Amino acid sequence: MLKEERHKYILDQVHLHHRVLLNDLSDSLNVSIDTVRRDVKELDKEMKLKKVHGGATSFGFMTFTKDDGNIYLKSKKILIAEKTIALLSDGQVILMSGGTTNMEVAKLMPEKLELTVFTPSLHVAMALLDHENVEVIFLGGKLLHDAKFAVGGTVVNALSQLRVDMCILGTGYLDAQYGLTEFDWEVIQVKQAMIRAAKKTVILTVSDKLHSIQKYKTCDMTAVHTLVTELDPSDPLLDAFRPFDLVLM
Amino acid sequence: MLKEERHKYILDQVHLHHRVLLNDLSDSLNVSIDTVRRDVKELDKEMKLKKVHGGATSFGFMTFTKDDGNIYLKSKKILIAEKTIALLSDGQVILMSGGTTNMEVAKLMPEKLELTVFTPSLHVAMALLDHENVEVIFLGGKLLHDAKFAVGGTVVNALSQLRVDMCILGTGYLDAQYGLTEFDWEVIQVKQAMIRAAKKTVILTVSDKLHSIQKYKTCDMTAVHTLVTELDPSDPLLDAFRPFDLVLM
DNA sequence: GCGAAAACAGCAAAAACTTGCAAAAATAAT
DNA sequence: ATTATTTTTGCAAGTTTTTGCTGTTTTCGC
Repeated sequence: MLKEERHKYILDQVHLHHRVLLNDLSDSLNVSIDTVRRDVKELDKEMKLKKVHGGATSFGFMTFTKDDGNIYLKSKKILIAEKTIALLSDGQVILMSGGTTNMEVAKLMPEKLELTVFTPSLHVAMALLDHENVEVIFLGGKLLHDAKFAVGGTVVNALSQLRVDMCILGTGYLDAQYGLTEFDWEVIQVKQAMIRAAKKTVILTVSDKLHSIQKYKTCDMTAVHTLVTELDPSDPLLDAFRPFDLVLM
Repeated sequence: MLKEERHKYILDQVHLHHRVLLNDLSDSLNVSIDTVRRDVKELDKEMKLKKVHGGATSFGFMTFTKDDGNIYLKSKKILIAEKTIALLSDGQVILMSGGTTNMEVAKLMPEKLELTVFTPSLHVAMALLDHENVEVIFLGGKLLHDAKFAVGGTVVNALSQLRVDMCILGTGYLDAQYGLTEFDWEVIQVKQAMIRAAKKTVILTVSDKLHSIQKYKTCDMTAVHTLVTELDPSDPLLDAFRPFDLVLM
């Protein structure tokens, strides 16, 4: 394995998890701890990361921003958000789930766009409230501590009384065969209700999550109308999804 | 676990709750109390927080001396929040409105207190979600852009189906004669519904807002069970409220 | 004041870091 | 193709840092 490859891997890990342990790196790269130590020392000297006792951290680590410091991943999400926003138009009533990709959509939304947005996500609601022309309606219910997302009968019930133009579902795990999956049963219930309440279902996902499967199933690919990734629509990575009757963006 | 991670966690906790106990930190970080002690000592030396007997506080937390309006007002609110928290006990189901004083209550809530809290305030909900033992249920509805507060029929309707132990109303404007008043009609509707849904109504207000009146009326003083201010209950400024059948704190 | 809780100091084991060095690999030169 | 040179890598010995534990001293609430 080339040194350059190791360096890239290390930086990816640091950006993804905000921190790495030298032991883990040595383990997954199949090189001695000394080599990893030297690699990290170099990257530290190049100011690409911060070396600390026992491992390394990303630079933004100590800041209190909610963003993950992964600039690669972030720029992918911004790409996706921009494509998604192109689907929106004045006067629409839409549903938005949670997740970091949807957060980017909420943040990047044009100031003059007039929308009505229903959402069960605290963070998305908060971000949308910065836009004067967006009417935000929170779908109340029991909040999940980690995801800051409302779940339960109240949410599902409120959704059953809606018929909106579009439903934008962030992340989740996607596979052409198994469809959309999640690891939280309560979240599934809400997302299914969101899909039922919308005329069109738009899925946002970074290509990393294509072909990954979780425990519980939200819906089949047939329920999806539009799939937005950061890739070019003609990318071969998306071939598996072409048989379905959906728009790739 | 990396030392830097512990430091970040500690600082997050301090900023979030204004103070932390070394015991709690040692517990949630799964390290000995000595390690936490050393961590806090370092952070104190770096002026990132203030070490105190048994724990640490954020800077500005105990600065009652500063006559700079803001900090002074803030510590008044912290005083009120502490008195309010003394009213709470495990297993209670309560309602909390929005406002900065209620935010302090949410932040300073003891980590082990087991509560169920209904709230139409985004900020309060967010702050409460950091407490593992608090179940947070958001009262969904149309969100006000400035107050980040849910209003409208959905909220009032959901409240009409509740019967909770206590309702904690932040600020508002208070006058012995005219009772509780507000400047936003939609907020009134929600607060009235909150009062109806609770067995006891607790009003939090800094003494500056006593004897001030706004356009719309939420309720009479007779509907109030407890009035919490930063003043000593025997303070003559509170004399006007003594004729009513309420507890002064 | 008194007793309990917290802070401190010193110590020892474990983990992590440094340094020097030699083998291995890659690159350059003949 | 072979040799020489440089770089990279792994190892071992020694040093430093970290961490939990032991008493002892200090602090705080009553």
